[in-house]
Amino acid sequence: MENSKGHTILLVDDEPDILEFLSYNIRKEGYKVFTANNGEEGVKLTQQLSPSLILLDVMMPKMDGIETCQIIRKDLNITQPIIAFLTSRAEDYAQIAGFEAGADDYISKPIRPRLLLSKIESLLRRLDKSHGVVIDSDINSLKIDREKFLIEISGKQIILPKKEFELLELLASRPGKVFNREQILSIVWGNETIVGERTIDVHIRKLREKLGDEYIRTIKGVGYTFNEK
Amino acid sequence: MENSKGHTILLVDDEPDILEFLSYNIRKEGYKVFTANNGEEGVKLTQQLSPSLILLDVMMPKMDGIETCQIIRKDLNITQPIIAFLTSRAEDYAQIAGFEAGADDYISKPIRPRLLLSKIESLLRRLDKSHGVVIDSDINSLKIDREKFLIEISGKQIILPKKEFELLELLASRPGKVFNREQILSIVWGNETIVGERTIDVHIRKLREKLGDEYIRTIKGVGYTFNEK
DNA sequence: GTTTTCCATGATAAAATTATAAAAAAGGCT
DNA sequence: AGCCTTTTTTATAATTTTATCATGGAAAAC
Repeated sequence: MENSKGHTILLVDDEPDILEFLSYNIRKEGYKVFTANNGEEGVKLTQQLSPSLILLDVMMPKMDGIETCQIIRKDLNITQPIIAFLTSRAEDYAQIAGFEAGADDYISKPIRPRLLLSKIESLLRRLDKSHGVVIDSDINSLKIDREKFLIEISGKQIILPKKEFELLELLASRPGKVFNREQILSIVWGNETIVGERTIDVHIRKLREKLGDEYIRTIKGVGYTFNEK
Repeated sequence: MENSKGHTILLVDDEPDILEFLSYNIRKEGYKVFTANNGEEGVKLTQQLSPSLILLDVMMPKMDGIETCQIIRKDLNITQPIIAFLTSRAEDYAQIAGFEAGADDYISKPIRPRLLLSKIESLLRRLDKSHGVVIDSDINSLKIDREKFLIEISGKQIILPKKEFELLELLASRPGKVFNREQILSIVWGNETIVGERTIDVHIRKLREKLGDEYIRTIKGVGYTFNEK
């Protein structure tokens, strides 16, 4: 298994000097580094490389970082890579817009190599940890592999659509804990999106159809829970 | 001034801008707000302030939110404050680990002030209702698990409907204290709702059916109490 | 000892909540 | 464009929870 340093990092900035400075420092730590001079190139490379992390300059001519981020997240619907913005203090107004576009973090200029690297490590640590959920018990065994978007239930492998997968993953992450609808909505759907009252039910039903009824239990008036035993 | 707004809230985020944005909005509502720039500081302030609520950014350099949460909950064994994570949608892989670390809820970015405040209120309301009750004595042992919405009575686990659960939780929160009908109504049912005279009796009866008669005692003309021993 | 008040109980009605099916809408893919 | 999949909405059924009511009995007041 690749270690934490085996990740691919994509840098997008219109300043060649900054690109060089960053790539030198990051590459030194053992990461695979690729660079793009503008947003378009950044998008293209993202599709080709599927990097673990994208460092994106906010201020760029033509297509700025926020647009680029939006295209990657919303248009291409690529959620795997972590996207962090490079921004100078004066640009902090961009932060709110940035998060809405799907940014994970901000790194403000001037950039200190030490701090940058520790941020990169912390951002990537999450990725490494998140290889899946495994639940084992007497009656049911469930493996959730979020890299392959695949679950294995007592030997059978099932591919679930995104929403169903995320919903199951959430519930199974804490068997026994009751998640109420509000929590489910804000975590699986996000605070931005507004969906109707019965949407969760339908996804629960589809999960039950595919997994069997014994996994997810309804606590009426409260929420849903993944059965412990 | 000791209304529901008298609570202390601790914000932990490495981005000064976000800290300012959040603290401004929360402070405006009358809460006491403190801030920390990193996990270590967050832990330290938690020990000193014992805040009611901690809003913790997931992504932070060096020590991230999940580690911070873990230290507070597992190492220091501090269970009082409610811990909610601030996270962006794209970080959903982190959310799984978060609940295991002892998080109570997630608030996903982008954060809209209105929604944030209503979430804060609902989280604090939970605190007032006690986070979990354990009663141990010679005759009876009772565990009330709010997270799992489940009670355990001398080994047996029982799932109670919402109202019954809340009624039991109230009575058991202060064994020996006699709650009169007015108090019970205003806490379990809320001041707005008006229900008939005999409603409480019926719920008490159902609880006694499920738990046994020895737990809840009637004080005629006054109210009900949870038996101490 | 009788009256009065208050609560317990079971049956029943009402309300709230969720399940289900089917269709529409929104994306994806070739 | 056309076809397939996923997601959301809508409408209705089923279920569970909650509230009400009527009755009888026990305790308290007289």
